[in-house]
Amino acid sequence: MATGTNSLELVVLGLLKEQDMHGYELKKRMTESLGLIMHASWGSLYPALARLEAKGAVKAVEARPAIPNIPMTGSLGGERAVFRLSGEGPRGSRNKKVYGITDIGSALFTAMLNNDSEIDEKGFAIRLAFANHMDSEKRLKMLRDRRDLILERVKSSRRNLEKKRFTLEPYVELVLEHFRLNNSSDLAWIEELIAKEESSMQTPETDLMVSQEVQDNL
Amino acid sequence: MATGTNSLELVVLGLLKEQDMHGYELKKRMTESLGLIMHASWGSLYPALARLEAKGAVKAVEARPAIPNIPMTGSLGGERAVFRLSGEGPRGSRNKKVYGITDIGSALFTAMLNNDSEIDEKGFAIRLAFANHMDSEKRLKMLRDRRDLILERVKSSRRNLEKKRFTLEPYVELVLEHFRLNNSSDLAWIEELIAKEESSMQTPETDLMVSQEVQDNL
DNA sequence: CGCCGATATATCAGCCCGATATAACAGTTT
DNA sequence: AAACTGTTATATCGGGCTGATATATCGGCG
Repeated sequence: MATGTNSLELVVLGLLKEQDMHGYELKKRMTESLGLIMHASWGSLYPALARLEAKGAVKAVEARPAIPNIPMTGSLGGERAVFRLSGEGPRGSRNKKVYGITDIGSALFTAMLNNDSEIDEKGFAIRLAFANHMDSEKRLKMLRDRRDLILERVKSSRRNLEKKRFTLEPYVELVLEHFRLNNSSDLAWIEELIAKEESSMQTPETDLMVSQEVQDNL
Repeated sequence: MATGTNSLELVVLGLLKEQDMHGYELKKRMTESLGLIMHASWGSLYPALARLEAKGAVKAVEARPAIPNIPMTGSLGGERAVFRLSGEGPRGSRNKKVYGITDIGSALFTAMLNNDSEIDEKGFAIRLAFANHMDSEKRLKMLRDRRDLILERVKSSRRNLEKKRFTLEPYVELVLEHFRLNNSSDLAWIEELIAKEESSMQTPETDLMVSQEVQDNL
């Protein structure tokens, strides 16, 4: 069960690797920096945090108020604090639950990042976004797998449409054409990344590898 | 509840508008013609059909064996048929449940297609794929809404990154750059579609509308 | 002081995905 | 004819995601 890597958990761990944060901050940070790529809803983020906590991958750490937070209104603050902290982990003044990544979490992050079974568009983009935490061998494999998958998808679509035993609605052709272009663009981009990766991986016995590539292309 | 339009139900209705089909055929047809755009799993398709049936949007019609299916092995076929048809709608020889669209379903299809609350990438692509069933006014509105949404998204992302109070992981920038390019490409495509739509909508009093457009752009 | 918007956490129904189970049938092999 | 392999066909389940909603605190502003 749960064969594939959970993208959201991967992102949470990746962000917590940089610094401790609470849920709200995580979402803000996510949409600010990765907003074009992915988007988390409350209904997915908090359960994800709960899951990670249950696994021991993250844990609630002490409150970290951005500004010292000087209410100092006598005993009132204390009362609230007691009420709020009833039987839970440490929280901040505003009932914040600040999470930190554990060693287990770091290990899980690496494992998820290197898990090949991920295939969909979003999962690929997210893994690539954190690809500096992979070694270049894995990175290359991921890129090639993605390239092969897109190629296969496009070929399969073309095959199906050539032996078209049905009439396509006029606008369908329009949309398909655009998606095909997008795929080509993605493909070119990935090929470029592969090339860069290969050239930056040059080792002493480069000649053998190059000749291998040439042979493959004949 | 269920404010947004269910893309899968929309597609099912759209395909059933062309001809009666059973579930397996629907999925095959979907991946064959729309495979680049969307993808349905068994765990979503059959419940969707059940929902549509419950709403009265589709109903099981008589079996429609592609080839007359001549078992004719005496009473055996009859026995199986009796066993299989226990208390259900009409089915074909191989326990097929062939669905047809009803008047309610046709109305629902139109309503879903013209429902503006849809916003995500996939939903847009699918509605556009069936856009020949919309009148050109609605089509135009959908295209413009989509354009505005992408524009807003890109601007928002740029705004967030300019006041970057955080350090981006190196590969994140790479991915973001590509997504920005994709957005530009999508935008150009949509603008093109809008232009085409506008020019093919020319009516007697065109001059007024054109001058309106010009005014807007000043 | 009260109001409002931003901060902060949580839950729920409904839906989707991936996996799995079950079985009839078709074609080929043995 | 039995045994196999692959395709056709329907269905269900756990776990995860979305969009909506509820609740409450806090900072600032008039």
